[in-house]
Amino acid sequence: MDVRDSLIDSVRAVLTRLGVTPDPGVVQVERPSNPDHGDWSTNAALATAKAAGRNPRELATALAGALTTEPPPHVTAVEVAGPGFVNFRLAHTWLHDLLADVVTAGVDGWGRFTTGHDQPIIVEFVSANPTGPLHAGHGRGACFGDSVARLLERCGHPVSREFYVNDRGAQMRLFADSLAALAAGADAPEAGYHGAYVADWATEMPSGADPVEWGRERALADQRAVLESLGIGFDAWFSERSMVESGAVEDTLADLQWAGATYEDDGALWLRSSDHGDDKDRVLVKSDGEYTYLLPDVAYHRDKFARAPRLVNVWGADHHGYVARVHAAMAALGHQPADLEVAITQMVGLRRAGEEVRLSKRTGEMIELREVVAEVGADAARFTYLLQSVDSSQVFDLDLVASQINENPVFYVQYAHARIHSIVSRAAEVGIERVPLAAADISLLVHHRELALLRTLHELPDIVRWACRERAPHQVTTWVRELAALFHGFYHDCRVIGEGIDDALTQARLWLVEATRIGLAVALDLLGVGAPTEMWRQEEDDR
RNA sequence: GCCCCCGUAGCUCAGCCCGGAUAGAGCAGUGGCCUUCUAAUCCACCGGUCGCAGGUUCAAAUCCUGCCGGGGGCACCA
Repeated sequence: MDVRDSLIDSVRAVLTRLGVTPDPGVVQVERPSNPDHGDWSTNAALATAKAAGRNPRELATALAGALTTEPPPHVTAVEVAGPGFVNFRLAHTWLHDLLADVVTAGVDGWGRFTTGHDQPIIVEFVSANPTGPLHAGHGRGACFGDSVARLLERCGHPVSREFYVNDRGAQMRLFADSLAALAAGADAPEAGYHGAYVADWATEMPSGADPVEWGRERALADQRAVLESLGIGFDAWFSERSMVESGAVEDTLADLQWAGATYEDDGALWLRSSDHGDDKDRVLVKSDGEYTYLLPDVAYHRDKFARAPRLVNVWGADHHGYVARVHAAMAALGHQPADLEVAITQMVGLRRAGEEVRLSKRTGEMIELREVVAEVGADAARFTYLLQSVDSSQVFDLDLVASQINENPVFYVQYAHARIHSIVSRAAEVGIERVPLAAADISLLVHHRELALLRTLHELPDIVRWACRERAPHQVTTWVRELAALFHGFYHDCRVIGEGIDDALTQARLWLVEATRIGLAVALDLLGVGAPTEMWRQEEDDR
């Protein structure tokens, strides 16, 4: 049993005996940030005193007294502090037990949960129009969506990653017209696409090709390639056009009409989205008979709900206003809007040579995602996109992220992993073989660096669960930076192999290093970032 | 005008779910550590009215209200 749970159980049992019955969840046991406050601490007395009509400090004293008489596992001392905290001091054995748990679970099992209960989830992300390359802004949604999917998988959900392809309608037509015009030596239409890539692609297009078909494939191939370079793949590229062809769009419309959720006005067909929380009603079929973007998208969500009970969409901040109408449409179709979760990623700005780079489709002045990956590398790109909460807008500094200097956190973390491999290689070189865990004396690990590593490794399962629930991969990034920092400190102060290092200590440390490797590997995998076994700094140019 | 996100150290950001005991990290700045498993490392110092004002509470960066900044959105575009 996890230490925290055993402490909570003990505290609850004692409180009950003292005549205080705590509500479920009110007894919290946490690791204080200040080591003076013990290894673990509970605010149980503070949290329950009021309801029980007792003085917190007095209740805490009674609690501590009882826990001292019958200490929970590993506990060596119980103290009352401050307004009524009860602090526990534990023998290092709790951390030594933890090490065994980590290495037994391994990369596959440590921080893995079955809490998802095999409930399928469809994560839709990127879903850019097939009218051009992905730009730097798409990178954030792509890395975020994929990492959220990885977190969900680790928590026991079967996940389908999906990309909605908006391959028909006005934008698609404009794109095809632009390609055709340029291929014919003319100018792209005023309202068409003017990026440099359009001209390039137009020269590639074989004469006689259908610009819609060819353009769609060209754009998709381009998008797919850059996503693959980031290690991001999709289970489905869901075509809007296919739903028109299959009749799914018409079926959806019929369902909405059947539900009484539509009406005609000004020659258009409207959705009564304001009945379900939207600001106003929205057009489904324009007066010219053409569908709006909304209707096929509703059809797509209807299809997704037929395949999974829970949906996660990752949308850019510029689509925020669209959330209410899709939720309304789902409600009209009889679904729980809350089962369609929309994660909004705030904007990404680029900086290069210290200058802010504007991302503008208008002027065609945009930095493609491909350029970002080429300049900084896939690992650095992913790590950087996942460095902070997607609730905050981000400035992506290309020069900084491309640099192999210590300001760049991705190398710092990867280097920790590489160093571990280097220790393992060293052990092999000098003929040291790691003995089985049961044969190693883990109790030799008492250095504060060693203990700090173990304490932090203990947090990973909580981090994974929390990051998954909150759809917040940056929590993993924050945690892994911390673990890497602790490892570098350990590496500096605690030699694993060498003169004067006792064989038994070497063995214990080899196991600690293995546990750390597991933590780094799990976290980096959740982020989709590689865990290199060696890294060599590029030599500076001469002169 | 309405809706959403953000406002924490010089800079970039964690922490806010679920209120607690001196508010954390990286970078920048200053000063230290390499004959030993890769110094892309490590250590110390410096640095903060947690946007502002109220409220709730024994206790507020954290919860509530209002305001002020910054960003995004409010189409028969997508």
